[in-house]
This record gives sequence, C-alpha cells and structure tokens, in this order.
Amino acid sequence: MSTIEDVAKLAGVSKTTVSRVLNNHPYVAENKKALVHKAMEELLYVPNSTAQRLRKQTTQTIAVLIPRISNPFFSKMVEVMENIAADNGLQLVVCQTMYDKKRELVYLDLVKTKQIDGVILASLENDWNEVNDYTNFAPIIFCNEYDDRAQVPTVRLNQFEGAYIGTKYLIDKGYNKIAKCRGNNLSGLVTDRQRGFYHALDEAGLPFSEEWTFTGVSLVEDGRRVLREIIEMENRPNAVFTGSDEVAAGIISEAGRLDVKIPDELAVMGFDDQQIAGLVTPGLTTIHQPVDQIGKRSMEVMIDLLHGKGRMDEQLTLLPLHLVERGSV
Amino acid sequence: MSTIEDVAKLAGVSKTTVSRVLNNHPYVAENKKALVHKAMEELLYVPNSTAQRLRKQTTQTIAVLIPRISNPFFSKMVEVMENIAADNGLQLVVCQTMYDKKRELVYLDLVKTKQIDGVILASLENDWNEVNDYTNFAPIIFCNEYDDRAQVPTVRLNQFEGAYIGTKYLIDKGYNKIAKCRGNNLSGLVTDRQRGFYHALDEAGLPFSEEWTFTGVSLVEDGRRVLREIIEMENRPNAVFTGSDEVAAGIISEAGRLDVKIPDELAVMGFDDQQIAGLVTPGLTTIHQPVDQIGKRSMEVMIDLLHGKGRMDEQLTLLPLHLVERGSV
DNA sequence: ATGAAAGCGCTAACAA
DNA sequence: TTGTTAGCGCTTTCAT
Repeated sequence: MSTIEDVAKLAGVSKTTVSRVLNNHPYVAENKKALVHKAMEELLYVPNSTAQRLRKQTTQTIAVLIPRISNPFFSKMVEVMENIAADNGLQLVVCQTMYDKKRELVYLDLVKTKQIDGVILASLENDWNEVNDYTNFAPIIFCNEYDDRAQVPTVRLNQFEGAYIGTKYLIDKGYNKIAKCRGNNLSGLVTDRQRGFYHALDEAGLPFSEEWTFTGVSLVEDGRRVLREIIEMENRPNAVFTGSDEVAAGIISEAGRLDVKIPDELAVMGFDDQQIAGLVTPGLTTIHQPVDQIGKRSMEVMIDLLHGKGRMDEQLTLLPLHLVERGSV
Repeated sequence: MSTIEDVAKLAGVSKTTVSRVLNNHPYVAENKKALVHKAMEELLYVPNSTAQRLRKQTTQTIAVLIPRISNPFFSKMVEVMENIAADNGLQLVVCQTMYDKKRELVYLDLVKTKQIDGVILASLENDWNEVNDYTNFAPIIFCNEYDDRAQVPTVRLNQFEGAYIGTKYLIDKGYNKIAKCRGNNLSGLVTDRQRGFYHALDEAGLPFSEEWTFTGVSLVEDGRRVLREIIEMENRPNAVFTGSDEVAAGIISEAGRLDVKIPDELAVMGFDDQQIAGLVTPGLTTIHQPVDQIGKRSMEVMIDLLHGKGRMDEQLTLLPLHLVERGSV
C-alpha cells in the first residue's frame, strides 16, 4: 500500500500539498494538483481512513441499538437510517441487544473507546441511570423508545395516545373484557402504553383482571401461546390489545388453526402496522407507527448534532400515529 | 480524555509498561501492574481504539452487503451474523445496495480505504469482473449469492436443486401451466434457479410460455400485481413459482381479496420459508432455506480468514434445503 | 522486567 | 501558494 508520502515524492511536492488536494483545499496550483492526481493514479493510492480518523478525532460511524434486527419494525427503521447515513458518508453499525442489559452496556462502551461518533437508542434495557454517564462521551439520542429523566434529543410517538385510541376503539366496538400483552421490560414507552390502556378502561368504567395481562410476549410464537391460554380461561376476555403486530399475527394465525373466530370470539388489536398486518386473514386492525419518519428524523437529528447544529439537551420531536382498520376488531 | 501517557505518569512507569498491562503481556511485575490499574481507574482511562487500529493495521469491523435489510430473509441472516460478530469482538456494518450497482461499488471502496477487515457479499449487483479486483485489499466471501468465476470462499445452497424440487412438486401435483417470477438481475443464484425450473419442465415434457415470466418482481406489492395480471390472461397459468415468500404472500393475499381460490385456481410455490409463510392463509408451501446456518457459517468462515486460518481461494460450503408443505399447492 | 524511541498515515498550525 | 514540523494515541523493536 502506498502512502501520502509516496505520492508526495512521486509528484515532487510535499505531503501537505497532497493532503490539500485530498481535502479539496483552496490555494493549490492547478499544475501541482494535476501532478498529484497523476501520482495517485499511478500508485493506486487510497487514503487510509484510520489515520484520518486518528488525526481528525472522528469516525464517521454511528451505532444504532435495537433489540433484534429481525423484528420487522426495526429492520424497516434501520433500512431508512442506513440509507440516509450512506448519503451522508456515514457508516451504520447495527447493535442488537437481544433484550440483554449486559450486551447493551458493551455496545455503549464503543462510545467510550472512540469507535463511534454517536448512538441512536431505539431500545433501552438498562435503567437510564446506568446509561446517563455515556452522554459525556458522544451524542446519544432516543428514537422511538424514551425516558423522562433523559436530557437528550428524542424522536418518538405519543405512546399513551396510541394505546388509548386502540383501547378506546375496542371499547367503542362493544368489547368489555380486554386482555393485554407486553414484553419483559418496563421502559418509558411501555409504561406510557399501559397508562393509555388503563385510562381508556377507567374512562369507560370497565374492570381489568390481572389474569388478563400477558408478559414476556414479543414473538409470533408467543402470540400463538397467548391464544391457547386465552381459550382455556375460565373468565375469558373477548378482546386483546397486543402492543405488537407480530404477537397479534401469531394470535390470529393460531386462531385460524384452532377455529376460533376473529373478531367475533376474540378481537385483536395490533401495534406498528407492519407489512404483515395486511397479509394475515382477517387483516389486522392496528395502530400505525410512521416508522419511516421516525428513522429518517432520528438520523437527521443525529447528523445535525454531529455537525454542531442542534442542542444536546432536551429537544423533542413527536410524530403522529393513527389507527388502521382492517378486520380483526 | 486521558491517554496512555497520563496513566504512565500517574503510575510512575513508562508508556510501554502501561501498554503491556493493556495487552496482558507477560513480564510485568505484579506491583507495577496494580499501580497501572489504579491509575487507569483514577483517570477513567479508556484506550483509543482508532490509535490501536492505526498501529495494528486492523479495524475489527466487517461489512455485509445485502439488497435491503427490511427483506426478512436478510434481516434474519444479519441477526445471526451480528450475534456471532459481537461474540468475537467484531463490529458489523450493514451495507444496503438497494439493488444499485453504484452503491455496491461505494461500499466495496470501504475495503480499499482500510475501513473494514473483510466483506461478506450476500448479494451481487455488478458483474464479478467489476468486483474481482477488490479481493486484493481484504478477504471477500460469498454468502447465499455466488458466481462461478469467483475464487473466493462461498457458503450457499444448491439453488438449481431448490428450484427443481419446487417445480417438480408442482408438476407431481398435476399443475401443467407454471408461471415464474424473478427480480431484475441475473446472478449465479438466479441463473441456477432458472435452470432448475426449466429442467423440471423439460423432464416432464411441459411447455413454457415466455408470457408466464414475470420480471422485476421482489416485493409483496409486486406479488399483488402479478396475481392481478395472471387473472387477466388469455392463456392463464394454474401455478406460479415465485422464488420469494414475500412475492408469494402478496399473491395469496391479493387472491383472498379478489376471491381467487388458492390452490385450486392457482397454486403458489414460495421460496425461503420466511416467518410469513406460516402466517398467511392458506399457509405457503415453500422451499426452506436454512438462513440461520448460512449466516452462522459465513461469519465463521470470515472469522477464520481473519485469523489466518482457511484459504482465500475456492472453498465451498453447500447447505441443505428442503420443501415445506403448507397448503398453497 | 522495564524504558526510550521510532513510527503507523495523516492533518493543521505556522512560517515563508 | 507551498513546505516544515509537530503531533493524534498507541504498540513494538531494541537496548539495558
């Protein structure tokens, strides 16, 4: 591999001049510029980006933390983010926490060791107190997930409202025994959804049984299990608020297998409006989250931060969500 | 940020000794080691990985090229890859070509500028001749996709056989007018699938009409379009080999909407065995590709290469595929 | 067992 | 407009 010095020698100029050509500096004579370019081609010269990084103290790399990329919501989000990153000459490192606190901290350490310029948190496993310190090392922003204590830019939806309108829709359709599902952690997002759910119930004066809360539910297979558990229940709910299209799809599919009528015997409310919502039978009535916009806006906020625009302290972007009717309710 | 020099001063030793402690060298007195550790903690010292990279001439980063991450086949593949990469202290940079030749070359340039230690090609847009030169800069391997001219390690399936058994299954079920879909490019994988498809047809003495080839088809929405076109046809096929579960799901969903009976009026053969295959109605009969294994094996081959094990010239891993019956045929 | 010094490849003051 | 020089932070000979 040839270096900037080889090019300088061959072109008969100094390293500085070569560097200037490389960085499109003004004040380089055209003839020297040509000489340098010729030398570069001759030597098949390519700048070593690691050396550039060391010198410039920047990596042109940002990390996005998600639970797992095979969740369609996140893969779509990452698709959008990566496209914008690429357009801006940035690399995107995908970090899957796999719902694990330790893995999350290992990824955050990348920031300490100067391996990345910024972090987009699209999920959060640890308590914010564990994470807060990392904000000293590089810009960290929230995307979709959030925490009230965090003084960092956040791009998200009103999850309280999302859960509220979903639940209210079920209630307005006459369902009065509504179960709900959630994963394992209780993040800002999950907490707000719970609040929205209960608020709709309270408003309508409907009861809620703890028996109707399913936890640790996030995959299609979990949805199948939930349906099987529901139909075995003594006091059986007639609707379920899933908080996830994957879970909802599992419920619907299993219902088809076991000949449980959707929505007559059980109404199913999804969340996300993933592609699958339009492919199951019946189609999934769900809360549409504008995942493209969330991903796009988040990456833009991050890029602004990297360019010194925008402030690191609180700055909230709230995106709209809405209900999509398809037939499962 | 404190550097190795700060630590050395505070501990009263040389930079060299600190570096030795950092790298678990033998021949460091226990008491000095303790001194160094204490100084590190006191200063909240973290090594700067860019400096390490420059010195060691390695990045601990590998890139994976895919069309787009939101294709469930690839998101699952990347999930597996990233987990193994993380376990081995490697970062995974996701590179979406978006089916674009230029973007693919931009990503391959990462290798030239020493930004990554290796490339996993899970798709290929350019002709291999365009790509071959890059093998001089870093290890490049094929995963799933492949090209006969490439002398690089390849982890893949027998796509000829996959297409053959899928098509033969349709024929054995009595379907005799079989359409097929493909995307836009004609890679090694796609070419082999075509050969397998035609081989089964020839063997059975079945005719094929060019009218029954749909190209530029890769998304759910494309599948919907294909179904609409098929039912308008004069000489209408009674089965379709899609080459993609997403396309197949689109066909099935649109058939449901338009009240076309699957498989009676149209049999649908998928490819991949994505999650969605078990969620549509009827379930998708499809060719199972062991995506977990492909991803896992590819990353292992790459890691071996990085460790100097394994040879860069031809080395083929062929993984098994099989048909899964579900009801769409 | 430890340290001095060279240098990985590049950029940016500063000087000329 | 160009070049000299001093590092960015780390690892690794080579001495001792």
